[in-house]
Amino acid sequence: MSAPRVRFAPAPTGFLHVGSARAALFNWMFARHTGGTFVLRIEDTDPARSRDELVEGIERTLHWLGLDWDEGPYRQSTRMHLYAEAAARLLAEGRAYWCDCSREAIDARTPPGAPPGYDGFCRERGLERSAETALRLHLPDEGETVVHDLIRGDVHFDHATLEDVVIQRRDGTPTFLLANAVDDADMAISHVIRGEDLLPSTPKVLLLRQALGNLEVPIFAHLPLLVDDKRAKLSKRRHAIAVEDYRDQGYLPEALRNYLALLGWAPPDGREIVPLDEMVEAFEVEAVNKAPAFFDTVKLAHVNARYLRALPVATFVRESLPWLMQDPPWPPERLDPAVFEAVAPLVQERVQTLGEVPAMVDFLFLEEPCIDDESWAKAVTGLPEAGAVLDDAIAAFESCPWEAEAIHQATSDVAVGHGLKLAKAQAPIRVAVTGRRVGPPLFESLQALGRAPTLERLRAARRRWASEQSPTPSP
RNA sequence: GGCCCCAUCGUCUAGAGGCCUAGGACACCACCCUCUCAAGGUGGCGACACGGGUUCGAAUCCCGUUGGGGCUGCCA
Repeated sequence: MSAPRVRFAPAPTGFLHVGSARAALFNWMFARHTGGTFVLRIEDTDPARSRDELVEGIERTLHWLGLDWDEGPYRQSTRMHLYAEAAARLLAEGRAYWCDCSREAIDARTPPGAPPGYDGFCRERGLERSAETALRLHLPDEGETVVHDLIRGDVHFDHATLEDVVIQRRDGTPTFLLANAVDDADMAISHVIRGEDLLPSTPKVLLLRQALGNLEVPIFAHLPLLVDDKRAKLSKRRHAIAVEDYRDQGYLPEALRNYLALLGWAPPDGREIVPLDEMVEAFEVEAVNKAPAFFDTVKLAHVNARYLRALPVATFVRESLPWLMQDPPWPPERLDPAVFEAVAPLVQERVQTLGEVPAMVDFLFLEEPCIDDESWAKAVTGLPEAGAVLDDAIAAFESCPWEAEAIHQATSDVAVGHGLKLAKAQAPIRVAVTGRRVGPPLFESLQALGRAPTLERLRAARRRWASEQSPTPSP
């Protein structure tokens, strides 16, 4: 048997749906695993979707995900003559006919309670082509078509339940069924791997191919759908479903790719974080699950965090920089890459996405820390010794060596002096300097910030504390 | 309504008749570690939808029920 040929055939919509991305990934893994050919085909028969930038967007996003293709992108918009020729042949051979029924007319003919759908009204009317007619394929009324599916087994469709479908619109453009059937045959696609939502249309494509005289029948693999928390197909309305959305939130392509591979399939040995080449080696379409999978962003975030932590620090720094430079909450010129580098290893194991990086280090670049009210109340107002702790810290920090270990020691001494645990004593200092109760390790943070800014912030906090202690004088 | 698909912890899954007192991961809870938060470690909670078969034996095979989903466009 010759090497498999598979294709990813998206319609350009301006973004890449995560479900499509997964279909692309599975096709790609299948091709790479089998030594087959991965074809990219853009289904842009609809003129409104045939814009160059939309196609380029798909290419860019696939590349971002690390998926490359061996052929294409073919664009259906440049192959319209093939579909027109096929339609003409079907018409000439009496396998298709013109129909001028509107949706309303079809519905009006449907008796109450009867299943809706086209009834073959125009089959024998002998209509000519006009501005009012679309071309329908005459499907058989008897018999059945069997779809051979590597994931679902053989699926049988009774021809009596199939309606004659439109294959060419009034304006002469082909519907996806026609373009799809023609191209898969023309491009010698051997395995069609796509979403399960396309399963019901499969017998029609097969019948169409047969009418066109294609004797080859591709093998199918219908992937389980990606669903939301309510088990419904992911919709654009309610979810972030564009691959680009995740990219913009600071997800790593290898993490998203790895997570996507986990939906409907499981790498061997129960491992979940698996390098691409090992995925490719282990991938088998037959092993793909049948049940729909919930696209769980919580787990995606975990996978991303794992990849983030595994990055060499220098790479993490490089990847973080764009997030630190774009719309920062601090004056842009205050960003000091060297300062960020100093704390980067500490930040790296505390974020799940690159998008979280700025908030974790904002205190280093802000003129003044943005003090969180709740943190202040808990760590400063709520600690009777807060004022004294700040005083002692100021005194100690003025002279101690400006190095994390020494700052740590000095702070421990302050804590001991007040009979406090270090955890308690460091809290007001942390809030005074960083504005929050949580963040990267304090002493390394102070070292990176520098002695002068640290003292300044501590004194400011001390003043605020004092003003809150004395009752505000009434006018 | 019709056609089609699906059904293991909350979620993603392992499981292809005895290895299952059903394994792992995420999430959650507790403890340990600890300057906060993470990370890490340990432990815990937690599932074979239901009913019939087949079989010495069923999460695994068959049938039915129930539940969920998809399709039913001159979108793809």
